[in-house]
Amino acid sequence: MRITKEKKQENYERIIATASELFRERGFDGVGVAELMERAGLTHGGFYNHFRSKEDLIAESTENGLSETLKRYAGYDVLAVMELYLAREHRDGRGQGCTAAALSCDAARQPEETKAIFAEGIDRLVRAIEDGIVRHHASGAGDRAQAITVLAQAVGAIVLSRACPDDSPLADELLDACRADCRDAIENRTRDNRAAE
Amino acid sequence: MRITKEKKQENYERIIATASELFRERGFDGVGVAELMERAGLTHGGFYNHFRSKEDLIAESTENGLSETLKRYAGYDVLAVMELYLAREHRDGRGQGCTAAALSCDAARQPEETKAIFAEGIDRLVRAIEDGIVRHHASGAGDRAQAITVLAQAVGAIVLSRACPDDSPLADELLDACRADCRDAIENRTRDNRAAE
DNA sequence: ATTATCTATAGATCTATAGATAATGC
DNA sequence: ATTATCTATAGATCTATAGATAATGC
Repeated sequence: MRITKEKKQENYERIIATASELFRERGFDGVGVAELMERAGLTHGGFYNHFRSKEDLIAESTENGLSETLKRYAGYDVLAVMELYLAREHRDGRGQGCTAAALSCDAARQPEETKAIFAEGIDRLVRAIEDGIVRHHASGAGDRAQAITVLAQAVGAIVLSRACPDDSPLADELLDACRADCRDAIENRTRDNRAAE
Repeated sequence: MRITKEKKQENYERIIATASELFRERGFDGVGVAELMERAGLTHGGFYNHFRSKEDLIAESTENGLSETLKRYAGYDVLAVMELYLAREHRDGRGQGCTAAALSCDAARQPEETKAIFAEGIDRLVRAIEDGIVRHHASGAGDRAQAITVLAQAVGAIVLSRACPDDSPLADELLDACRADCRDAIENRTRDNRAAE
């Protein structure tokens, strides 16, 4: 029951998309090839027509996940991005959310090649936030250092918030405090810039 | 070859300490009971004299790891704490470092009881940082919201930095930008406070 | 008598491969 | 003829348990 090239490509993409979501929810070690393929509507053995190993899949699905994450946040005012990012919906929707927040602890334990893909994704996120800061100020130069601190704080807030139980007040407190602080940091920087001009 | 109660307690503590380190390095799913026990100098089967299940061990070793982490950072000026926390040595020594930074992504996938232990540990860390801020300002009231934002940023910086390859300039850039920003935030707050007084 | 450890193993799961099947694409 | 999928399985690993051993602690 051989299929067309187009259909094979579709299957490949479905495997990647399914893996990307399952990995974010359960980690790289929490998902087996058999279950992944079943979820993608294929059989276990077919996996190896698309990937040489699970490690290959991890690298490719991570790249895909980081790209999807970037797409969601690129092109907006930094405060709009942070409003979305530090929301309860994002925290509670791990499988659909930011790949950096869902899998960076796991990425630290992967081979160097996978970490290189991760670093590239983080760098793109930093540049997207830098653009978002410029967009907010409606003025000149970017501030890469501030973009880094905004991203680190947002990722830290989500990661810590997710480690708390469902009904934990601390989980919400983390998001709220960081959302307010980010707003402050961006607005004060605006004021400083205006004062300097 | 039965042993004394004291020796059993020692064995128990060695299992916990070994697990705490291995889990931080490889995640909860990355360490098996057999290897853990071998590293602790005992045999596989003996594990179940100390714990009902691996899940029990995860909960207990997480509690232990968070306590150890807290002990290391409690009682200092917040800037001294952040100097230690956002250091390359801390990033590169996952097994000995902050449990919240090493395992919060993994904790998000654990049962509610384990997450409750994690939340308690995070809350204690927040209060320790709040104390560190008071210590720095050498004055009155704490600022819990600021303590939360400082912790979130620091955890985010370490987690993202660890996801980068060994030679990545971005890995160091993340630590440096966040260290500088933390210093700014604390110092400015000092200035604001003085201006307001 | 109790119990902490050990050996041995059950039973489940995991990654990866071998060989059969059947439709594509030359 | 090639190849994407399928079935079946090898071989490794994982958690957990059963039963034997031998020293403690009553």
